[in-house]
Amino acid sequence: MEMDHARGNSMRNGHHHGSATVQLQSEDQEELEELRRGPWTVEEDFALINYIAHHGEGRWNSLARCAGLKRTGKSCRLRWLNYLRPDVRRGNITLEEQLMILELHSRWGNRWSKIAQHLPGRTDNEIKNYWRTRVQKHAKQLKCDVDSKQFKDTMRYLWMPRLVERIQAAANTTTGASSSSTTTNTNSAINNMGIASAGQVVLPQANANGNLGGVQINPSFTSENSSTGASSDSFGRSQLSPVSELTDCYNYPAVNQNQNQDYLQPNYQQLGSFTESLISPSGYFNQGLDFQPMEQTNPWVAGGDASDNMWNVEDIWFLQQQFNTNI
DNA sequence: AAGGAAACCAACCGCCGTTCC
DNA sequence: TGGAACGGCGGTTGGTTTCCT
Repeated sequence: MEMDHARGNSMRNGHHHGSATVQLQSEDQEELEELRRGPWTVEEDFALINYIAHHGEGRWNSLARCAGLKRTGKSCRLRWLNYLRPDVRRGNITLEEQLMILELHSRWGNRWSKIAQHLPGRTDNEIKNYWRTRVQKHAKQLKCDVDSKQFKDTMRYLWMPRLVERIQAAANTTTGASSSSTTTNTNSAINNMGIASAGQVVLPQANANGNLGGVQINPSFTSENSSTGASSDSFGRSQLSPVSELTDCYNYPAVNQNQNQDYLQPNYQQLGSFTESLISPSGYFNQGLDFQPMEQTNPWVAGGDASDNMWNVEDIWFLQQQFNTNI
């Protein structure tokens, strides 16, 4: 556990620490304060949870001191917000959440915190990591910049409609052919977002307030929506899932208890302007691009791991041709 | 089976706006 | 009122895990 995790400027500036603690001189040099760095221990987690449970959140620097944590206030805040608070949601990003992220990112760019506000239980850090590892990976595969118009168009007119198809397929698979409430709600929401199926665009059904119905979807039908239980952290020690075990076994005050309801029902109201932007772009992908034949053998729709199979070989080849001719 | 590459993600950083004293 | 402290944000790092050859 006592590993060197000094990074960033400390590393760049040549500072090196042989352990997870760092010696900092106080302003008046009367005492040296040891500050821990690196991964949090279970004991530290409990100390932080325990303190906040009794005293609430406050000024993080003083909180860290009062809780007996040899951590910076920033570190405590980050740990709490990203992992320990009871309403943080763990587990894979669901298809609906992926769709939400893509849409909101297309609207706001790297405003991770703002995007996270629309994904209850998800942290900006998690969304940021998702974007970097999943989305940027595909831009890399296509040999184009993630900020390029081509890639953005690809997301909007290929990736996102396919996500919708998979959402619908998953809903249908889970619920059977019957028109269960989940299926109905999902399709309604998707239609209200302006996506009928891959490659198709439907008109929005905005209400008088300009919202698109505000239909809520229960994403829990996807197999990916699994909450992680006990697992190993990246340093080999057994790690308690901050939510499923660590926080569950702790007797929290009533605060936040009812928020679990929220993140089971992402609200797509905010996607009101999604539809108009789905109107055909400059025509990159309308040139004889017929989704249907592809879908028949596309595991992306058939139910594999959506997050890693956004494109099949044909897609990538086709898109690369498009990029080469448009660059 | 082993080694390398890629992916994942927790935790750090600096910057900057806000709040406090 | 101005400097210090704090909080929030986006960017980055690097250790571990998983995948691929």
